[in-house]
Amino acid sequence: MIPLQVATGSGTPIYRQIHEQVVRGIAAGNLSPGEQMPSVRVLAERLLVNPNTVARAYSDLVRDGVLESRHGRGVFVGERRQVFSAAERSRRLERAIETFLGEAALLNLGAEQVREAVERKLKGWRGGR
Amino acid sequence: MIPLQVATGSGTPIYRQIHEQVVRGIAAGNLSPGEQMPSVRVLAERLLVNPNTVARAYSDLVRDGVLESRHGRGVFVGERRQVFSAAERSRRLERAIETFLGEAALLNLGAEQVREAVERKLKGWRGGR
Amino acid sequence: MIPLQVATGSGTPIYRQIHEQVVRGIAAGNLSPGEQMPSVRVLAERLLVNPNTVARAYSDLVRDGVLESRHGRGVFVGERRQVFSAAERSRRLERAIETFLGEAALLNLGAEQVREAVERKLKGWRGGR
Amino acid sequence: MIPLQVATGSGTPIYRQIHEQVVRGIAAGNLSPGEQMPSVRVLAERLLVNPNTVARAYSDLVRDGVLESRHGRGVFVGERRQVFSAAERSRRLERAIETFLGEAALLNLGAEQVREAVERKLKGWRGGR
DNA sequence: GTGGTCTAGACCACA
DNA sequence: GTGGTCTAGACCACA
Repeated sequence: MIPLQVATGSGTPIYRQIHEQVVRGIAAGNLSPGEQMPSVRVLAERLLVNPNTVARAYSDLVRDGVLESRHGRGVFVGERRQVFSAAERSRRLERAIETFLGEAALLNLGAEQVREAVERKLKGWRGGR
Repeated sequence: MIPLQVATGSGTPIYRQIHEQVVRGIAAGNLSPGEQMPSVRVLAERLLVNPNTVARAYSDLVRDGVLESRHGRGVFVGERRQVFSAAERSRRLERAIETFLGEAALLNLGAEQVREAVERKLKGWRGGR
Repeated sequence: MIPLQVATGSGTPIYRQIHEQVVRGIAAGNLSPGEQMPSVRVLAERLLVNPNTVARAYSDLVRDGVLESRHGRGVFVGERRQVFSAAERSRRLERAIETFLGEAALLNLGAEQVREAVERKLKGWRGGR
Repeated sequence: MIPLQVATGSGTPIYRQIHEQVVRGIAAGNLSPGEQMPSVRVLAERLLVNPNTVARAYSDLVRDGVLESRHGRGVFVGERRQVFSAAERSRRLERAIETFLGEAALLNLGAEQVREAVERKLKGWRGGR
């Protein structure tokens, strides 16, 4: 079980906020493989968003190998699985770091401050879902 | 003067690429406070992009206090100053790290791999202006 | 340029028909890397389907590394790229073959007939886009 | 009598797994023409699935001429006969191959790899009934 | 003009 | 009841 929440008008699309939170929920150990997710309709009601938006997030998560959908039964947390090739992973990682460091530069941070901030967040981090 | 360039199809919107490069140009000393920026039209031609796109970047930079617009005269590099409040800075940093680590989790990366990748990128990185 | 067409009520969702035809169009050499795709609205009109449906197909193709979207400019055929891990590829291939052979069994075909039919289709096949 | 089993979460709908296994059971001689099938309720209990699901599979099998329903008596294995017309068979085969090769193209596989994979699966394959 | 997101609402497929 | 697809239509982001 995971306390999902969504901020409308935050710039990040709602369906991606859901996506991100599910991934992080798993990384943090709040969601375990095999666990059932709230149904599309239930989550939509809870978050006060349109069911289509939740369905979109779920369907993306299924494509990314994070969730599994069993028609008529529900959506479940999947087993860990390596979906992307090494090349694709490094490509996406590069892009993510660049975006991150771009923001850090904008915030006027130095390398040492970036290190510290990352280190702080990495404590308790269970990546490699 | 700064040799701006733009990569179409890089995923990052062009107006934000311009934004970032101006910020970094100032940090690197290639652009000095008080210096005049090329006009929207000139820069658009040089970069082979739509003038609207340059205008958007400039207007964001003015809003962020990085550039200053003097009516009828042109756009100039502003005096260095801290743009964001401390609270705002830490809020944005948090969000940036979380987005970044979310992608890392999706890619099944462990903490050590994240550290290494960040470290690699930080070498030679010119942080905040 | 590729003569896409869509059969409503064929059992296969429209957005996946589009997806499949684009992939095959590339495999067949009718679509080349860098080439611009018809815009979402134009294709929707041509196929007499809702723009959302085309957008869904395009967005899936982008996620699969087949197309690239440049905001405000259009959608383009991407460079070949290995998106999925070896494990994921064999997983998906297994599933695809099983589905295929299941249908063949239903049609009362023997192994030799399957071989012949596949062989016939493989002539002129430029897989490995 | 046939040892049916069902894999939830395999992607293939349960009612079609049942459908396929009955067809294969007849092909393999584990089910003989005239033989009585377990009732919907009994089979549903044995497979731990919803009775609706079994009913759906049976009704499709009856429609395809594989099973015969005798009111008040039960469901029986039909006499072997060719269900699909030649045209229908070749149409369905075409579509099945195209779907299969479409996935192979997406996975960047060449003709040789496709051949090998099909060959591997064909070993020990029991084709049409 | 081009793509992206979201909603409301209908209808289907599956269990 | 659960997920999946599609439409109509609005509005935003980007060039």
